[in-house]
Amino acid sequence: MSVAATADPEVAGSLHARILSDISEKIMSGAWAPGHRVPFEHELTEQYNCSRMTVNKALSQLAKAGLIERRRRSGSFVRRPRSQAAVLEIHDIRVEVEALGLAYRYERVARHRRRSNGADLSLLELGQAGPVLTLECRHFAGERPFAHEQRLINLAAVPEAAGEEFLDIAPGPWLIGRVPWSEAEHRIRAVAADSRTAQALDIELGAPCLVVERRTWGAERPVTHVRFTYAAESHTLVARFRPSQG
Amino acid sequence: MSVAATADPEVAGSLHARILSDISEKIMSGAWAPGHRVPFEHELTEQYNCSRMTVNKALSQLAKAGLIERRRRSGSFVRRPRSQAAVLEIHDIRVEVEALGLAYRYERVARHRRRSNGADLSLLELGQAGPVLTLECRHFAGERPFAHEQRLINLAAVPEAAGEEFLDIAPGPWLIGRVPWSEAEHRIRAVAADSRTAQALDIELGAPCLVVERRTWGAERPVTHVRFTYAAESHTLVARFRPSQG
DNA sequence: TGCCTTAATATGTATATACATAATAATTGC
DNA sequence: GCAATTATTATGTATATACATATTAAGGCA
Repeated sequence: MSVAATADPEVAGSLHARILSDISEKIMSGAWAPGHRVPFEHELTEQYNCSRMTVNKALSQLAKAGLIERRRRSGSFVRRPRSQAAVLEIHDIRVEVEALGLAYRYERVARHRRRSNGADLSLLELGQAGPVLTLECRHFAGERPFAHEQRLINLAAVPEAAGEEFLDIAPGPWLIGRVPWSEAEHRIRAVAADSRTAQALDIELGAPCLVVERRTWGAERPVTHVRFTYAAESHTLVARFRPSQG
Repeated sequence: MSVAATADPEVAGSLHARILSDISEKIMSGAWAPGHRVPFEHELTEQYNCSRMTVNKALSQLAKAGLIERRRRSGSFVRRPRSQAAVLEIHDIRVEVEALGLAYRYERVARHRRRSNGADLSLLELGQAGPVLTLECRHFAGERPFAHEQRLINLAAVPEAAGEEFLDIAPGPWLIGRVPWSEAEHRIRAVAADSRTAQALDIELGAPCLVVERRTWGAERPVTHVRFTYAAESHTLVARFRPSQG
């Protein structure tokens, strides 16, 4: 979550929010360099004329956000940032397309229900074989293909998917409606379009493409593996780093 | 920050941490779907046999982490996840190369100090012209070029860079030592290698490459713009989504 | 001067209490 | 039955107090 104070009517002006904001501003502006000792809690209670618990609340939040580190008896110190962690927002493809001011269209290319094989087990990180659904889809921006989707759904985790044709709804939003709080790992790389991809995206064989592979876990088991392929010129991912994130 | 309880000796077993962990587990497992009302604070005080402030502390953290939303008089409700926000960790290239079990080597290709032009103003989002430093570098993994770096440093923000040759130290780690808490925006896409890139990375003209462009801000002004280009087969970015992040 | 013991201190966690406030529910009057 | 008013209630924020505990500083002694 963001620690930076915003014009949020809910917390604007509350004392602990002011303390939190003042201190994070000093850190992020460089006024307090890594290693600098933040004033002791009792010093801050005098400075802000408040209780120790109010100061403690603000400092605890800064610690959780990763800006400071707290050491008993020693005090609180500005941290050196860990590896920069940029937040990459993953949107439903429809949202991405419509943000470009284009009309979105979805097309199911193929759908097969079968038993998982060795490659599937590897993609989904499954321990044992079971029923899976494979889907191949295209997402259009205006008249142009925008993304090629190749997906594997673990039917043990989402049995309902067996009864869904995915003719009119893309699997991504359908799944997020059923497994809303899931974990995911994304792998992002560049590839040269193979013949299948070239045909699906209407680009030249060997053209550069951006590939985002995502594996998703629901309640302790894998739900889906999906590979999105975008033509190089049609997609840029944006990730932002704000140092207040954990 | 992560809300999920870990085997952290610092907080393991503390009551508010247990409450936080229990509730986030129910949400992430799907036991409590979006829209579900979390028990009222007074109900949780009875359930955990503790004070309202302890419960409030845990619920406030869950709210800040984005898992629940709090409404006065109404209660707390499980939220539908916003767009999934995957955390993309950006490491120093040396760390990436060494994680591959390869030897890292850095080479400065070119360095120029000059006044910013129109393209620079655009890249750095500067309002007015000033002195800049341009750098072209290569990063090697073993004997192979791993990344091609083209950088622009705003000397108004980091005047010290004017006195640094960057012969033995890459600009990235040098800058993070001086502007530790900065904000950044990354743009990730696929491109076909142009002649400069092909030569720098020792790949074929037109080969697919992964490009990560990063613009960094220090204290309210831009610090640097950098474009890293990686050969397609040498680099995969990994981003992880854990729903406890804001 | 160095080591051991004791005292002091800053943070960690929790509870009790208080008041504020937004929102919901109940009551009253027409 | 509906609107206005009042009461109730759940969260928001803060303070006071207490005890726990890890770490640092001070003192004594050999």
